Amino acid sequence: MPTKKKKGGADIASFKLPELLKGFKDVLPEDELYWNMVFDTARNVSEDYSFDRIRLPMLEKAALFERTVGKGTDIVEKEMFTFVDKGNDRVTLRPEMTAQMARAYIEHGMVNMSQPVKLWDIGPMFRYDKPQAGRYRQFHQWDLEVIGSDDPVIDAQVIIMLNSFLKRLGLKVKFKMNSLGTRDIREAYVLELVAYFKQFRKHMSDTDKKRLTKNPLRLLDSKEPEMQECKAGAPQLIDFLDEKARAHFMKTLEYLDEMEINYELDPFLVRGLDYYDHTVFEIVTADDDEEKAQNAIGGGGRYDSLMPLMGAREEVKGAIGAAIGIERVIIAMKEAGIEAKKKQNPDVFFCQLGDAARRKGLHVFESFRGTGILIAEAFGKSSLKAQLEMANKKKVKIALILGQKEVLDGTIIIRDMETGSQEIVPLEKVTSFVKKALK
RNA sequence: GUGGCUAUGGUGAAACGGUUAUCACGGCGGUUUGUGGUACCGCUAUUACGGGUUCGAUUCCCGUUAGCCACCCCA
Repeated sequence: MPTKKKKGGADIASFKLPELLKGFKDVLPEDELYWNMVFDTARNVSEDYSFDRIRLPMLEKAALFERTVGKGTDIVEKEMFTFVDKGNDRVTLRPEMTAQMARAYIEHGMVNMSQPVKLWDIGPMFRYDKPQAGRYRQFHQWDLEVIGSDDPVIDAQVIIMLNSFLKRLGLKVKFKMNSLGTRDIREAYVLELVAYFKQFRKHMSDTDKKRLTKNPLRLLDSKEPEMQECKAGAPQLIDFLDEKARAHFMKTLEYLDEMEINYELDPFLVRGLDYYDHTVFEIVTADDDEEKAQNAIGGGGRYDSLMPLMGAREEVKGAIGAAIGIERVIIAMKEAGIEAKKKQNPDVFFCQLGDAARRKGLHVFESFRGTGILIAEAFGKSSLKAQLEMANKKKVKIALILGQKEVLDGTIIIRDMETGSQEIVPLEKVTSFVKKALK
């Protein structure tokens, strides 16, 4: 913790400098260009595919996530920011958006809208994790949900859409695909899986042993070196799919082939939230051969059985959703050497000398509003030298100089910053003269 | 929650255990107060915190805290 001792302060021996909460980040102005670009692209893509914006709150009843994400999951078990508010409600800062989307759909009777309902939102999520590269306690997601259809073409469309988004940002990505079937299928499969893995029990790490009893599916995800061999011989969920589930998955993949989406099957892909059925996927950057730690920049899947579980009417056929991690997208962009569009440079810099000029100058500065000319200033500085220095640093084409003399004469100096030549023009016509000079 | 590494100014770095902790960049101010890009000058750090070893600690040791990285999990 950075501490500073106050110079010569007899009373205060030391005091703590203010600092960020662990795992939280300020997005500094230097990164704003990236954030803008990603947010703008997310909005544009959402609109291109006729998704409607919904703005969800950051706080919900804790039970919403506990029920949907799953009691046994890490997210619920140890990563939620849950607390009791003044009204004695247990509330949670959202760790993800899907549950909220489903809640909003049901609560606002969206079953009465034309189906499927396509919604999007973007904003901060909270997970009480140990911070690490690309992982923060507050992070941002762009979230898409399509509720009210179980057609595999929807699965494909969501993926096509994500692909389009990432392509627009200049990223090359790969989709890892798998199908988790239905709840019944998974139950049957897990029995086999546990039976298979039990023979390797002695060689397993403690975490893997825990997984064997608690969440056997996650064993497939294990990165322990000894597990890789065992995994290779493990029964695969794909082989347990019934005809319907298999057809759904195959159809989805067909559409992806049709659109030449870069994907690969990953029979070991299982996701850390309980509500998924059928199609699940994760997005990784394509040129990464090595499995890096936090390489997933997004993911999602279908959650048909969640809707009735939450109380949706039977006619709600199914739903699928996806989320992209904004921070990870930006990290990937930087790694790929993609530069964000530069902010527009100001064309003009306004300099003032003396109090009268400063007062008049406030008006002059305002007169540029709506002209389309970007003008910068440094009213806080008084020496002309310092102001021109700044004008130079900002790389403006022309500087305006208003001094005592000019105020009295009703004129202003237009200085060409490249050639150094100056022109004295009437103050009332300054904007039109500047417009001319910029041509 | 488990493990590894690191901690010097706004930033990046330097300093065999021995003077007022060095350099660069940035920032602010100045070079007789009305003219930029160059130059010069000044200011910009009780070396994360606490303790120990020592005549002497930025340097060695311990603890705390924080950061980074990996596991777990995920975005």
